[in-house]
Amino acid sequence: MPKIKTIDTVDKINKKVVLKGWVHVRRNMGKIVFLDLRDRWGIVQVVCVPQELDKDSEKILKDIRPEFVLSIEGLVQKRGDKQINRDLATGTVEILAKKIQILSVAETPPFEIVNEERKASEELRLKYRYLDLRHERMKQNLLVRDRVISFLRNWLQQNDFVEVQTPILSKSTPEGARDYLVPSRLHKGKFFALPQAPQQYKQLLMIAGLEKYFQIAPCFRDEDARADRSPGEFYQLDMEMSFMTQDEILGLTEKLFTDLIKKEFPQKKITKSPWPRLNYDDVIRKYKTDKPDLRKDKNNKDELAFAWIINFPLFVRQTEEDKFHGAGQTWAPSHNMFTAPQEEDIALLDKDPGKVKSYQHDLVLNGFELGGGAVRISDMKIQGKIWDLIGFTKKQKQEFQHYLEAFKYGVPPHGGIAPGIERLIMILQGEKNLREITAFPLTSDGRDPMMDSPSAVVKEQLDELGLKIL
RNA sequence: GGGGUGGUAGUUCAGUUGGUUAGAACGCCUGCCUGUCACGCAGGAGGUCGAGGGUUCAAGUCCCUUCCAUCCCGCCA
Repeated sequence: MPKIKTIDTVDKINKKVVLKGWVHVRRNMGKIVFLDLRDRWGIVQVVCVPQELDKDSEKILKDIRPEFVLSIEGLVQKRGDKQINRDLATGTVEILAKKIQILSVAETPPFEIVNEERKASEELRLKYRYLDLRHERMKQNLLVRDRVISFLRNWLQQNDFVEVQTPILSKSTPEGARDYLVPSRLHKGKFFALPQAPQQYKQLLMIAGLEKYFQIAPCFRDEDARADRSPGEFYQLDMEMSFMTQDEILGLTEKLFTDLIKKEFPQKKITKSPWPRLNYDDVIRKYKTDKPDLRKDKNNKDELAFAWIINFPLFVRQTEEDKFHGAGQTWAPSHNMFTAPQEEDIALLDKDPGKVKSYQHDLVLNGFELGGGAVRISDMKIQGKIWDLIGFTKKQKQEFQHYLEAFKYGVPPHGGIAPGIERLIMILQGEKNLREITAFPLTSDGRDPMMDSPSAVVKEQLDELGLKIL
C-alpha cells in the first residue's frame, strides 16, 4: 500500500492508510500513547493503544523517540468535538495505529526541532543544517522560494522570454567585486573566474538575436558578507531585453512582480501603484540613502513599498582605490561601464562628463536594493569614449576584444535588470538574514561548518594544476 | 584590515563586592498515568566555566595573551 501525505488524511475518514514520516512529538499517557507524525506536508496525530496494535508494534512502542522515521498503518478516524485541535491542519482527524514499523532510529538532535523559539546558535544550525531545515519556518522558506522561482519562470516564458544557462567557468574581468578563481589544469598558470553576474553573456545573447532572455542565475562574489549580502554565491533573476526602452523595461518588471504578489502573496499590499520613479539626486537629498524605505507603516509586515531610482549620474569621481585609474583620470562608472548615457546628454560627454545622466535603474523594496539594471551601450563609438574617460589602458581594452568584435555585427538596442532572488524572498517572508532563505549557506566569514569547506587539498591535486601554496 | 557584543550542562542563558558543594529553563534517562496535543506529576544523570599564563589565602568573577562565534564599518550591485 503506497503512503499518503499527512495532509490528505482529512479526506480519508474511516479508511485504512499508510503514513511515513518523522516522530515530531511523543506523548505517553500510560496505556495510550500519542505520536505526532511529521512529513513535508504537515503533522498528524497517531493514537496508539495496545488493544488495536499487533504484538510487534506494541513491543516497539516504548522505544520510539522523537525524530525516528516510522511507517504507520492505521485507520483514519474523526476526532470527537472536544478533541479537535484547531492549530493543526489535520486537527479534525487522527490515525488509530494498527501496525508500526521503525524505518530508522534517531539520536537526540543537538537542538530542538519542535519549537522554533528555542533557537540554537548560527554555527550549530549550519553545522546540522539538515536538522535546521526540519523546522517549520525553514521548510516554508524553501517551499516559498520554489513557488516564487516557478512563478517567475512560467510568467517569463509565457511572455516570450527564453532561459539560457551561461557558463560558470568564465573569465575574470576588471569590474566590480573580487573574483573567485578556478585554476586550469590544461592551461597551467591560467585561471577561470566564476561569474559575478552573466553581464556580458546576456548582452551577447541579445546580439545573438534571442531578444528576450532570463536566467535564475548563480552569481559569485568574493567579498565579505552582511545580513543582506551573501558571502560567496547567490541567485539573481537575470533578465535582458532587446528593442525596449528603459520605460518599457521598468513597466515589464513592474508587471511581473505585481502579478507575482497578487498570485502568490494575496495578503500583501503594495503601497503605491504604479511604483514611484524617483530621481537619484532627489532621493539622496531627501532620504540620505539610495535605497529609501517608503512604507507608510514600517510595522506592517504585509506592506511592500517598491520604488524605482532613475537618472543616476553616469560617472562618479574616481578615488585612489578605483580599479580603473590611469594617470590623471578623474572619472569612474557609477554602476558599470556598459551603462548607456541618456540620449540628450551624449553631447555632454566631451564637455562635462559629471553632468551626464545614465539609463541606470535601481529597484528598491522596503529599504533594500532589490536589484539594478540599465539600458546598455549598443554603439561601440560611445563605449570607446566611456573607456577613455575612465582611463582604460590599451591592455585593459584588449581584455574586451571579444566584446568589441561582437559589436561589429549588428547590435540591437537592449537593456535589462537583475533582482536578487534571496533578497526578494527574505523581504516577502519577513526574514532578517539571507541565510534563512538559502538551503545550505556559508557562514558570514565564508565557511560551511557542515561540509567543512573550504578545505585543504592533497599535493597531487596542486601538482596537477601547477600550483604551490606559499 | 578596523570596531561592538558574546563564549558557563546537550541547547538557550543567570551567576551580586573575588569567598563553602556553579544554578534555571528546555532537552535527555527512569517511574506513574486511556484523551493528550510543546500533556502532566515524581525522581535522576549531565560541567576542562573557550584555551594558556598571571595576581590572590581564595578566580566563572580581576589582569595579560590567544582562539572562536556574531553583528557592523571598510569592501561589495
